[in-house]
This record gives sequence, structure tokens and C-alpha cells, in this order.
Amino acid sequence: MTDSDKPTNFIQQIIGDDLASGKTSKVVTRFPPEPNGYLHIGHAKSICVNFGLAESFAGECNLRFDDTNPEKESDEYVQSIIEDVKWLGFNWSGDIRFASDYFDQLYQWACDLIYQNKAYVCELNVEQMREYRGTLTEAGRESPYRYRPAAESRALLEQMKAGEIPEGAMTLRAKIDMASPNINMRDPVLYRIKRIAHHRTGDKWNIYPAYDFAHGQEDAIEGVTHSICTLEFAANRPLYNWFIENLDVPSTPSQYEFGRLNINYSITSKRKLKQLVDEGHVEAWDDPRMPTISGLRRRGVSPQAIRNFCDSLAVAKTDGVVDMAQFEHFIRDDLNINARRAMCVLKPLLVTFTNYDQSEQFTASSHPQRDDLGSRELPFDRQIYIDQSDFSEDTGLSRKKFKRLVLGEYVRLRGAYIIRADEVIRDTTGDIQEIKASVIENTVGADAPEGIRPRGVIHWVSALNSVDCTVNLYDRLFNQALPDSGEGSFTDHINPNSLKVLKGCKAELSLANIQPTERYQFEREGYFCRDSKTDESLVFNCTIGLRDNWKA
RNA sequence: UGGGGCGUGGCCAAGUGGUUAAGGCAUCGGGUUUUGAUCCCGACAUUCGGAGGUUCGAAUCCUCCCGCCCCAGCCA
Repeated sequence: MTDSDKPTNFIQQIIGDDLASGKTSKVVTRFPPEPNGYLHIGHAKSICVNFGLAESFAGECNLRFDDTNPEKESDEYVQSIIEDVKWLGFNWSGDIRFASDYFDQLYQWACDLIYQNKAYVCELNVEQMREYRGTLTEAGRESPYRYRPAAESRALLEQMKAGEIPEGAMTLRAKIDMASPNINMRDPVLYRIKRIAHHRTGDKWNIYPAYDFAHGQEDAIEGVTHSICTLEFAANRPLYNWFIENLDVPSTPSQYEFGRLNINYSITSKRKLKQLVDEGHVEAWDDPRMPTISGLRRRGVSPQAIRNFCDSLAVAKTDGVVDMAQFEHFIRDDLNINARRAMCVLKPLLVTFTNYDQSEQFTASSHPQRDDLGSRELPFDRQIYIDQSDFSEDTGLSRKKFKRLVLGEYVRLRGAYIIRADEVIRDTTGDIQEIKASVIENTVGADAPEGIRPRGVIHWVSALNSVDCTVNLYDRLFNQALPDSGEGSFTDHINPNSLKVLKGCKAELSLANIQPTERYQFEREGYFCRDSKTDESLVFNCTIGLRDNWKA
């Protein structure tokens, strides 16, 4: 679908209206991750939505780190997020922004609120505050500290800031409405004491602003016009607006919410992905089985495939679960068009020709539909490898069911000769060790001669001129469609067989020195890329298998 | 349960009172093919969570009911 015939979503309609009415002159959006983990496919959707909206309306999109909680954040996460956004191909407007750059301004606004008698320092502890807050059905009670004089709150806040008050002893709270049906409005915490260093501000601060007190004001400072977030923040919107209305902010942004991305057999929660890493269920954040941007990159998924997938998703208020097959479709779609073809035998079976003793070199195109991708040379010798699954001794197999090599019959070697299997050589244990076969003359690049009907086309590699490699095959990380639902932990549903390592695979020579950023199709197998974390040996990661429409 | 949000085929969805309810994914047939890939054709909701009502006409408006998600962190 092209941009023009794609239906406009509700946010595009709102922006269109705002532009038409003059409410907005230039659209400014923002992608505001907290640097407390690596970005995942769910963030990719948010990135595409925010940057995409800005681009389509000739506006701008900021990259802002919402680093208001030093406890969970680090520079490692900041760097990974920057790399991932860049890799996806988006350009943010101006410099990278940090909530921590606004800490002074935020503090000033907190003081303003105190003098307006709309904020106070509260000495209730966590348990007491929970008790006073009330429940979903009962109103809360006002804190005994709610009406303390502004000057007193102001002095106490200064002490909190100076590190003179122990953690947990005091908070700064907004004075709104303890009976509000919206629990977020029941005197929310604005500042809490955290006497720990921040990855950017060091030990300058002993108090840090809470999300609600920071986010809208950050948007206002940056001139964000449309602040787009996910559905779970809808209940925070009245509070977001309350701060914008009660503070002397430079602009008035509006918040809109859309449904976050869920994919079956996967997880899109930073917290849970961190748990997978911390508990060692996966190798790291960029484990190729992870739905992180870095994991997908290492797996061989292209940024364009991720963007195409995200663009295929609806920006709406429904919270559905997208089928993994939909993502896989876009991964294959992009790879099919852009990946060079090569051959690699995963489970080698030696084939020796009894009527051929030369060495030739064939030229094979790198892509069946794209000449611009060039070609490569394929050495052909008297011994080759084919895949074990491509040979059978069962002569009763129908041609329709088994389009591969059968004892006594013919098969086409991709880009090379038609051959016939003549004899099976077994080892002492009775396993097939080698096939003796014959090359059919003059069949390279030519139709099969009269009377010879190859059952199909199989891939191969010269046994004398190929390279050894290791291939990592992946299966879904979870064996349950919704690992998060039901009783128990999502970790109970981890697929123990999500990684299969194949050693002793044989790759064609052209694959020996490729870069991890190049993506290949190993014909008849799937799409692969070289692993970026192992450079001493040749290791390939399977991005995704080819579609398999035949029923065995 | 108070508040907020959402329910259209197996999945994601368009649809904003007026021809036979878009499209994508998946699935199932068939064709092409030196990849069982790609590509190409074809099939796939008498019905829009349910029940009433308004209307010449309803997925779209009204009423009631049912179901699912989010909010009771000094997380974001």
C-alpha cells in the first residue's frame, strides 16, 4: 500500500484539523524513551509513528531521554537507544534532549506550585500514603501535611534537595483532589528523595521529579505540539493537563494515546526483556532471539523490514495481538528483494562422481530477478556436498512428494549439472557415508536430454572448494502464544529449543569473507547473515526460513 | 466495584446513516519457475459483541446488556 491510499489514522486526522484551524502551525512530536533498557519492536512502532507523523506533516521530531529515575538508568542504555534509532534510519530534530537538562526549570516550577498553594511537602511514608489514597471505589483522605504553610514546604523542599532528609521520609505532592474518581489526581507525588548519583547530573540532585511532573513540562519546553504515547497513559492525561494549566509553561502540548504493539510468541516489555537477560535465559540484549532492535539487527532483519511492518500496523485505540506471521512476512518480503543468493549445505552428505575428474567454474547470478546484484563463481569438482535431507534410497517416493535425489534417479544441481545417484556407501555402523553418482554431460545451463527427468533442483557445494562454517538456527523464544497471560511467570513458557547450533556446515567460497551487515539467502534454506559477535570463525545466524508451502 | 478506553472473518484492520462490508497477514485451490522461494490467478464475513429502538435505509444514531484492557509505585 502506498502512502496515498493508506487510510489516515485518528492522530493524523487530529493533526490535520489542528493545522487547518491554525491551532498548530508546525507539528512537533517526540520519541521519549527512558534509558532503562534496550529498545524493542514495540518502540519501533512508536518511533515510526512519531517520526513518521512529523515527516508527513513537514514537522519535526525530537529524541528525548526521559531520565528522571537514576536508579534504573545508565549511559549504556542511552548509547544503545541512539544507535538503534539511527539504524532504523530516523533523524531527530536538533540535539538529543534529556529530561535531566530541565531539572533546574522543573524545580523552579515546583516552587511556583508551592507558592500558589498547589503543592506541599508531605511526610507520609509509602504505606501511609497508600492508605490515605483510598481505593477504586472509596475516596482518599487528605494528608495531615496538606495545609502546612507554603514557606514551610518551600524550606523543607530545599532541605530535601540538599540531601538533608533521608530517602522515603518526605515527598513533594500536588494539592488536587483526594476524592477524584481518577486516582492519578489524588495528590500525586511530584518529587521524591533519591540520594543516588544520576548518570548525567552526578550527585547534584538528591530529589528527582516523577514522570507526571516531568513529561508534560518537557514537552512544553521543547514546543512539542502533539505528545503521542501509549494507551496506559490515558488516565494520566488529566494530570498532564493540570500541570500545563497551572504552570507558566512556554507552550501547550496535548497528549494522545494509541494502542501499543503486542506480538504473539513474543514479549514487548522492557522490564521482562531485562529479566530474560539478567536471569541468563538469553545471551544478552542483542541475542538474535530477542525482539529488541539490536537483537533483530544481529539476527539479520533489515531496518526497512521493521519499518514496513510498523507501517502496516494500525494506529488506533484497540489493543490487539499481532500475529508473528505478519512480522515475518515483512522480513521475508524485504530480504527476498534485496538479499543475494548463495548456497550453503547445512548437513553435508558427500557425493563422488565416478565419471568426472575435472574442475570447472560456473557463474551463477546473485539474484534471480535482479541483475544489478551481479553474480558469483561456483567451483565444481569431482566431489561435492549435498544436504542429507536431499537424498533418499526409497525409490517408491512419488515425484510430487519428493523433488530431490533418489537412488537410481536424476536431480538438477542448482546452476550446474544434472546428476544421477548410482550407489550408496555405508560406514561400519550402517549409516550412509557417501553417494557414488554420475554427471550427465552437457546439462549445464541446458535442458534435460530426452528421457532424463530430474525430480527437482537441489543446492550443493564443492567438497574441495568450500568453507566450513557454523549455523545458528532459531525457533520462537516462547512456546505459548501469550506467554504473559494465565498463571505463573512468562519465563515458564520459554522454549528450551529456541537455539540450534549446526557445526560443520559447508558454505560456498563467496561467503567466506562477508560482513555481518550483508544479508544473504541460502537457497532452499532461508535468509542468513554473519554473526556480528564472532569474528574468528565463520558463524551464520538464520534470520528466517523460506516459506514452506508443501505438505510432506 | 469508581474512573478511563476498546469490541468488524483465524490475526491486524478500513469504514464517520445510502451501490454486492476495503486492504494486509494466514489458510485453501490452480498456473509459471534450474530455489517445494519469488511471481501470477482464484476462493475465503448475507454480516459488524448481544438484544431492542429510531429511520424509506444502520457496522455507522439511541437504549439496555455482555466481554476485554488500563489506573489504587515515592516506576515510566
